[in-house]
Amino acid sequence: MESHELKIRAAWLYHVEGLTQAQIAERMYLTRRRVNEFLASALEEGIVRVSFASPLAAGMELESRLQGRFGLEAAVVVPTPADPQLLHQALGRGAAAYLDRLIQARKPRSIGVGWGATLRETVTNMTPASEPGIELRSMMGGLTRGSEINTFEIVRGFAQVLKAQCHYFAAPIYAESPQSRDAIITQSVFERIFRQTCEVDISYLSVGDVTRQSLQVRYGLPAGTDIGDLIAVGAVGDLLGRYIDAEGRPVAHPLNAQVLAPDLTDYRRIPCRIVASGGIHKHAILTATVRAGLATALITDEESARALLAGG
Amino acid sequence: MESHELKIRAAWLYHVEGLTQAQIAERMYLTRRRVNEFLASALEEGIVRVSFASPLAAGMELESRLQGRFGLEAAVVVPTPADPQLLHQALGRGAAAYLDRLIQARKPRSIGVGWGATLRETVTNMTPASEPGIELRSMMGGLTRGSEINTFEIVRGFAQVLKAQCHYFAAPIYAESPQSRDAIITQSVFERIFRQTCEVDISYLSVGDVTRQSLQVRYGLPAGTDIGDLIAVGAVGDLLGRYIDAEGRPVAHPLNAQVLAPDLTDYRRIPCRIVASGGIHKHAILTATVRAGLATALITDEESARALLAGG
DNA sequence: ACATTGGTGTAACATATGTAACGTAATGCC
DNA sequence: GGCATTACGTTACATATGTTACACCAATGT
Repeated sequence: MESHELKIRAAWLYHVEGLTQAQIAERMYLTRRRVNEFLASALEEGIVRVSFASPLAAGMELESRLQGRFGLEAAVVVPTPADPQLLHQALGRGAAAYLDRLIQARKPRSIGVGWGATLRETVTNMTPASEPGIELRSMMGGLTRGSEINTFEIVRGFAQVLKAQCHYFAAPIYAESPQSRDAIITQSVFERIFRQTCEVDISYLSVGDVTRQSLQVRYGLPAGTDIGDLIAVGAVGDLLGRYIDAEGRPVAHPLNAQVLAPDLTDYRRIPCRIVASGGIHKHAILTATVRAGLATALITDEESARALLAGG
Repeated sequence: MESHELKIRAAWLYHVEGLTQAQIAERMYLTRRRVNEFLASALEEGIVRVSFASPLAAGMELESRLQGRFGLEAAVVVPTPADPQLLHQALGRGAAAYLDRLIQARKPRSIGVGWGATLRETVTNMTPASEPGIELRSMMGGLTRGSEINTFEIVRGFAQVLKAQCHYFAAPIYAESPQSRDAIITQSVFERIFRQTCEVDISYLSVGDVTRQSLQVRYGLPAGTDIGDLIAVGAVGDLLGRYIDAEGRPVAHPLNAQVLAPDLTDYRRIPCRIVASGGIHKHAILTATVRAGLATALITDEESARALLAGG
C-alpha cells in the first residue's frame, strides 16, 4: 500500500470514525508518529478539507483578511443590507454585539464615544447591563444645531443602557476660531475634561465622509467654512471632527485648529480604538483610517470590506 | 451576538486560522470550556464538514460499513476494474498490501494459505522480505490436474518472496472416498500436517463459487461428483474445499467427508482468518462466509462490497 | 563502493484537548 | 414567588496531540 492510501485511510479513521491517533496506529500497523504526519499532510495537501455550511463564514474570511492586511486587532463584518437606509442599523447591531462582549471581558474603566447614526443604532442594540464602575464619556464636542440627532443623547444613551456614569463633553464640536479654542481648553474645567477624554480605555467612533450625507458636513461646519475648501486641501473625511487626508494626516486648514476634541497624537494613545462605519461613500476615509493605523478594531459591512481589501 | 455566530466564528478560528482553543477563548472573550463545546457542536450539527478530495475515501466508507455490518476486524475494498479479467489482479494487489503490513506488524509464527487465481496474484504483488522465522503452509490439498495453475506453487511462491520456511500439504484436495480420507489422516505424517495446519496464526484463503468459473468446479471435483448435486443440497460455494450453504454450514454431501483440509470447527479457531474474493458470481458464497463469521478480515472489490451491504 | 540524504522508529516531553465535579446564575414552569 | 432545570464559569486532571532529539536504515547520487 503506498503512502497515499495510508494517508487517506488514516485521515478517514481519524475524522470520520473518530479514532485516536494511537488507535489508528495500532489498527494500521503504523507508529503514532507516522499517523500524526499523515494527518497533518492530508490537511496541508487539501486531501482532507474542512468546509463551513454557513454564510456567516464568508464574513469571517473577510474579517480575517482585514486583520491581516491592516494589522487590526479585531474586525467585524456584517452583511451589506439590500436597502442602504438599513446600513446604520446593521452596523449598529454588529458593533453592539462586539461591545457587549468586549465590555464584559475587559471591564474597562472608561469608554469614550463619538456620535452619528451608527453610534445611535449601537446604543439601541446594546444589551442592558449594570456597570456603575464604568465612565461613559463623549470624545468630542457636539453639534449645536440640527434636529435629526441630539449628539449629547448618544453618550447619555450608552450610560443609561449600561447603568454607568455619564460625563458630557459640554461644548460645541468647533470653537469659533483657533484663538477661541485655545482660550476654552485652558479653562480648568475643560482642561480636565480633555485630559480625561484622552485617558479612556476604549474609544468607539465612526468616521465621516465629505459628502452631504455626513451630519458633520450638513450641520457641524462653522459658518464660513466650505467642505469644498477642505476637499481642495486633500480631505477625504473626518475623525473626531478633524479632517484628514488619504494618508491619515490632518489637512492644512484652520478648521482643524478649532476642533474641541483630542488631537490625533493623543487619540492614538488610547489602547482600544474602535471605528464603525460603512458604505461605499466612506471608502476613502475608511481606507485612510485603517492604513494610518487610526483604528485597532474595525466594524464595517461586507461591501466596504471587499472594497478595502481590493485596494492596492 | 447569538451563540450560533459565536460557534461559527470559533470554528473558523480553529479550523482555518489554526488557533488553539485557549487562544480563541481569549480572542472571543469566552471560556475555553465554551469554545470546546462550540467546536464539538459545530461538527456534530454539520456546520463544519470534513470532506475528502480522494476517490479512495469511497472505498474506505465501504470498508467501514462492512466491518460494522459483519463484525469484521478488517475489510479492504479495492476498486472494481472495468475489465473483469483484471479482478484477480486488483484483489491480489489489495491483499498483498494488507499482508505486507500485517506480517510486518504481527510477526506471525505461521501462515496457512489456500490457492486460486487471487492467491497467485497476491504472491506476485507481495513485497520481498526476509522472514526465516515464519512457516508458510498450505491449508489444504491441491489440485491434481489442470494446467491453468499449479496449486502447490502458491505456497512455494509465498515462502520464496518472504524467504520463509515452506511446508507443503502434499496430498490431493479430495480423497477418493470418506474411508480413504479417514485412512490418510490417521497416518502419522498426515496427522502432524493436519495439526500444524490447524494451528497457524493467520490463514489466507479465497472462496469458490459453484459456476464453471471456479477452478475447483472445473478441475477439483472427483470423478462422479456433479456440481449440480451440490447445488441441489444447498451449496452456494466452497471454503477450504468444503461446500457450504447460505448459512455457512457444510452441506450434506459425501464430498464434504472426503476433503483433505481442516474442518470448519478447527478452522474457526485460527485467530486471523483472511478471505479475499470478489465478483458478482461470488456474492452468495461471500455473503455466507461473512454472515457465518468464517472470516475475520475480508478483501473484496467495490461492486461486491456494495452487493454485500445491500443485502438485508 | 562510498558518501549523503531522507525517512522513520523510539522515547520523551510540552502543550492542547476533552471531560468531570462543583457551585452559581439564569431561565422556565407552576 | 418558589422550585426545578439548564447553562456555564472555574478548576483539576486524564488523555491526545504535536514536536524534538537521536539513532538507524534504506534510498539515492557520484
